[in-house]
Amino acid sequence: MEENQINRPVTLLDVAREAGVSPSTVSRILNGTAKVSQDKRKAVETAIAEMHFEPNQLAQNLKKGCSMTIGIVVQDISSPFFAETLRGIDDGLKGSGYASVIVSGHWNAQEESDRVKLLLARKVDGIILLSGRIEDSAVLHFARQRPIVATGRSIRSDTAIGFKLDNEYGALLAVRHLIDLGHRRIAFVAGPADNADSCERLAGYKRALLEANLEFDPQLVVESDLQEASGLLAMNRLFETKQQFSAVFAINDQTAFGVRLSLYRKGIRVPDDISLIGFDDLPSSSYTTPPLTTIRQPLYDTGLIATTALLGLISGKKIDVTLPALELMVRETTRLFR
Amino acid sequence: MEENQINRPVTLLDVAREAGVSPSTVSRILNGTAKVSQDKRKAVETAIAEMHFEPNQLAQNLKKGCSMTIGIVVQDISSPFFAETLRGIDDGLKGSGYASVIVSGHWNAQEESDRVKLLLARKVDGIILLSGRIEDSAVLHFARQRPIVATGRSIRSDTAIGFKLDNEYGALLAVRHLIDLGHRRIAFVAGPADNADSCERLAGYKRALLEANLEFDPQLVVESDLQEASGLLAMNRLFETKQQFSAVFAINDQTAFGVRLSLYRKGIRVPDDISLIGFDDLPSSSYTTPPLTTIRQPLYDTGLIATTALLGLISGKKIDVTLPALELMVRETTRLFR
DNA sequence: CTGTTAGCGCTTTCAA
DNA sequence: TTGAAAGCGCTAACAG
Repeated sequence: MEENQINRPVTLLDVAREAGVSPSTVSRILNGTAKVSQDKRKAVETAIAEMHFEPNQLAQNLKKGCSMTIGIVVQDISSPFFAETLRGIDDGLKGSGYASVIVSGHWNAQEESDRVKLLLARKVDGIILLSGRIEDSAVLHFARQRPIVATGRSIRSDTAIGFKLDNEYGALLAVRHLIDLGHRRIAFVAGPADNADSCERLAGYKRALLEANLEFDPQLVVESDLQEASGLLAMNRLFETKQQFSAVFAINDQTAFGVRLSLYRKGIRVPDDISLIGFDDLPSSSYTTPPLTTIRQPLYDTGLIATTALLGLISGKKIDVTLPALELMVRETTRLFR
Repeated sequence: MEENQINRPVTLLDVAREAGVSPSTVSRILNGTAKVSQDKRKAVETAIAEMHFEPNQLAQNLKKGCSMTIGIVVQDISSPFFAETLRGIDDGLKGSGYASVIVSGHWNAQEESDRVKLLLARKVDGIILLSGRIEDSAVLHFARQRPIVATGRSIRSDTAIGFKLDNEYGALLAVRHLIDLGHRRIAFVAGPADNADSCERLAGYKRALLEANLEFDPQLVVESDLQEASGLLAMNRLFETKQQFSAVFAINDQTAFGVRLSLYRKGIRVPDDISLIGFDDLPSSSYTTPPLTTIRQPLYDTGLIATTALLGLISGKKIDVTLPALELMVRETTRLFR
């Protein structure tokens, strides 16, 4: 009965002809750009409905010079860490008319930079860069073409906003909590040495130790790659060194899950024998056994706020961003020493 | 020093002028459409490099009538279930020149349909529909505008491919495993009654019971909404009914995590007191304590295969899809009864 | 091998 | 209030 779409798509010109008006009139009605008389309006609206006309966004975009699309660069599309932030972005975009194209940098500076260029070539109207390894200067450079909001960096220009959480403070909170519980020998499962977050959290770990007049023992620090598997392996390595410790601070929740499994495999109870604390507060961290004590990062809010900021930047507003603070979530993997 | 981009973007025409050739020549070099003499090629390439020219994709798209973009409809952008599939899609798209815009239907037929229309208006070249609630007929209808590959449905037309996993068989595998271990009273934490996957898995559960001459007891079936929280609640409700059972089959892994926590809270050991099996095999399921026995769904492969199929459809090929089969992953949450 | 010439479908002056 | 006309930046016949 309908379905002219199956052939040549209906264009604005078709509608104009059908309604007996000029293309400009149809356009005006579509965009509410100018007043149009009642009868013409009616005729056009009828034609649009009958012909199932949908304006071709590609053409609109070319003409208007914007694509109503923003680019998102994540590092790992399947990571729960980014997933929460993406949800925030998704909500932030709701009702804005913008769609998002998500690309993945895979924690590789070169790939990341290529992806950004790709987004730029697609004429996205703005970019959200979640973490990543490219230099701040490169971000600033790209931002001269399109506004960029970045997480995990402190940059600022007319067209770029970066914000980062206070990793050192978060780590301080975590380790302080352990110390308050009476732990003295606290292991730290760190991230890669070249990871900025990891370095800052290590600094927080050290600061907490210092505060409590505890000595920093590099033997208690092992490295992981932020994934479960490597958390498990790191923990195993630590055990091989025969170090004594009563608590573990893991660089992030996923690593903590790996640590947890390593402990389980060895028959070590959590928190009875060893206390464990993570960092991030992933949605699943409330459902581990036992539920994980951790430092809550406002993942969702980060996405939401980044989006608001970017939309602001795009419309040329002056933007201020403030993020909710990091927060200690005491659950059930930590307890008093002894 | 450079940065003419900051002003008006460089166009193909600028390059042509700079290189002293016609725009078509530049276009030909860009697209490799025809042979171009060495000297002109060199001149153009130099100009492109010097001027930092990037072709405007919007214009290319309008001209070519395709957007080099595919649309992905997920139901929940932050769900680990979709995340794995998205990773498969991402890999499937690698090197194809296509980018993807991801939208979320939130398990709501209306919203889903709106999102599809939005993608269509954006002239995506194809759509991947992951699960969802819109009618098959609606999918087929949309597929007349653009090719669609859908998961969780059995549809097929010239421009639409749907494939679904054998949920009943998967559930059969799960429950048979439990029965083989000697369990006789097996609880089933189902999904919403209107969820097709859930109904099919219930059928598999019943079939396994029947095979073993075990009676189906509706009292042993409780409902959840596929999330951790509701798995926990469902389990709590089941305990209130004082039913006896030695094993639980959860509709999916996330629900199983909730069940696991409920059990932990009650001091019930897994698998010593009660065996637990899930469905999906999320990446995190290998890292729960103990690691979850479950039915492995080829999540990543689903994404990869769907993408290959869609790309095939777009290029007008005849496509056949075969998915890896469901598989029982015996880990550590199930053991012999008693 | 290369340039000229029309557009892709829409928006937006500019005049009327 | 409305229409004619001129593009947005690129590609693809069609000649030459």
